[in-house]
Amino acid sequence: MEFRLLRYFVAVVEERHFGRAAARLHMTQPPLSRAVKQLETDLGVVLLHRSATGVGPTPAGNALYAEARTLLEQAERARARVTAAGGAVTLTIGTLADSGGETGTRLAATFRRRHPEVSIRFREADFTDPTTGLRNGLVDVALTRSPFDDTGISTRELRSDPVGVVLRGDDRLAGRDTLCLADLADRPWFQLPEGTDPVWRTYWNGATPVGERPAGPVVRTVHECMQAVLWNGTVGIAPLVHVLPDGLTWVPLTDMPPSPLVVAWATEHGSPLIRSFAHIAIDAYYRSAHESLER
Amino acid sequence: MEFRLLRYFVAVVEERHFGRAAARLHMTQPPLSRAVKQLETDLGVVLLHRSATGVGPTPAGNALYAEARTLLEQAERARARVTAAGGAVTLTIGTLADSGGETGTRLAATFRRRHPEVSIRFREADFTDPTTGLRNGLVDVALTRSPFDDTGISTRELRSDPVGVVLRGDDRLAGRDTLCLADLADRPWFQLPEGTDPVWRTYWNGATPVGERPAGPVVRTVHECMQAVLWNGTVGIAPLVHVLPDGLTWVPLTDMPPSPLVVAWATEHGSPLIRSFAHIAIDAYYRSAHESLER
DNA sequence: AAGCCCGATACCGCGTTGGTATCGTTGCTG
DNA sequence: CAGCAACGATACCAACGCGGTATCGGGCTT
Repeated sequence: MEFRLLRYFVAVVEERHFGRAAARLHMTQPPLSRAVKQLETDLGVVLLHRSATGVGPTPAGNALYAEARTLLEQAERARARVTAAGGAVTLTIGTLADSGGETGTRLAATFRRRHPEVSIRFREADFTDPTTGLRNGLVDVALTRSPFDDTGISTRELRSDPVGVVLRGDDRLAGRDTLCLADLADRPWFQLPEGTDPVWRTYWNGATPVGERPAGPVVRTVHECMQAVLWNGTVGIAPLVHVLPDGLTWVPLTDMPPSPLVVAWATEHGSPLIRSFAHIAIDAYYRSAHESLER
Repeated sequence: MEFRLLRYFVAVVEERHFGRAAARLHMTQPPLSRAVKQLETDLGVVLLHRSATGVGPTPAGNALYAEARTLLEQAERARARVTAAGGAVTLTIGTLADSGGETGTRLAATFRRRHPEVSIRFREADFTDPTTGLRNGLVDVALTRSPFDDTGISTRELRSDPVGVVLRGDDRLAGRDTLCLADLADRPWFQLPEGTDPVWRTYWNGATPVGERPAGPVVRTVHECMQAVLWNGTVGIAPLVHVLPDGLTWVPLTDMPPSPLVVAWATEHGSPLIRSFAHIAIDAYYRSAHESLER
């Protein structure tokens, strides 16, 4: 029973779908199937019941899910305590699903040049937590999206991305330059579960077409949303997408407010290193805006 | 940060010696060195300060040691809860260092033939806990040695092993057929730390030659004791040793009471499976005694 | 009945793990 | 002080495990 397998299992349970879980873990589905089976044989217990529509946890699977969550979190805290005890200087950057993951690595590179002694770690958070762990100290600085409940959190806007939908190339709407929410009223849609940040939730659930509840199944994460696009031919809402698999197109939505990418940190924990990272981030976008002006 | 590395690190810290830790982990020293270094680079912290005489934890190492201990124990409990929730039938056999480990596998083989649906796990306990985890439920049935405080624990004696010392072949005492404790009065000796089962502790510390405190460094575990033999040319006390590396001999001690190998279980948890294992164990020794009579 | 989506399986290349052999360094000892 | 012995580190190697691609079998859907 290794942490790797626990991480995998948690992802599968949360996504209720091997393929989506694999996407979330940045891997493919077959090794994930094998890993879960390995965990099952190791424990001598069936953890998931598989069906053609997806997977669900057995009672033992539910038990392991709870245990694994606490174990993984405790491990993360343990790591933080140990590195602190060792006087190691670490900056943990939280990203939202993979929104900002690409920019995160880019900013981290320049940060590393400026502070070679600091080791950098990434933590990719669920789409249900826009703070990516700022509030409970799992993350020092976050690259996330507004708006969310920012009491006690300082944010600086880096850029503002238009929100659009991802469509298969053969979709009847794929040729359009722009779309509005009403065009998509009959499609499966994604909706955040209860208990998430209310500001955040109303913003994204406000994306539900024509004020109605989603017509299709409720989709919970951006990963899932992306995968819904990839495999169901249905739509997903997403900010500007950088790399898009073949056969997919991205079409902006005219009636969704743009989604700002921000750098955020817990105000009371604002250390020089965090300030430095924030400045690097802002400078990068200031300069890029500047350069784009010069061009 | 995987459980494997945490287990390794804990062993090294407890043994304060890479070689002994490797022996305890049933592996060799170089991969262990590498694994610890891997953990250090992963955390970005120096965990141990190395010297020619051994190793010791840094502050960060101490922090990680505490964290790792709790994480590993929680993982063990989590496993137990999950398998219980899944209705899996598991028998966990505790062994004492590797006393009875070899007999344990032998008995487990026949047990598995009789109960194919039961999955068997081993847990090798520190020499400081003669119950190998019976009291806190980590183990269902133990192969251990008497005497220890057996309130609430049922035991059945399997066989009684003479206690002797392991010597290098070139030791001046290696040729002797028997030895007594006085012959070894000036050697490093092993002694159990405070806090261990008092009955158990007085038994083994009673092995201290001529009633004196040990002349040499205090050695804490059987592994360490065995390794002291292997690498220091000093003596270790040990029950009958089955496989002995080349160049070593085992000489019985005349003035140590024999050490009984017993099968033990928590009386209140005595399930049919545990009884079955105990019977298999007793039968095996009854038959082997019987066969040896016939020969 | 056909098509599709999902998880399972087969197979493969590569990285990691654990092994053996050996080295450099450091205390100890005669 | 020189020799030695013990410790951890390093070099190198074989084998296994992990993640990848390609494909299959089996339920739902239409």
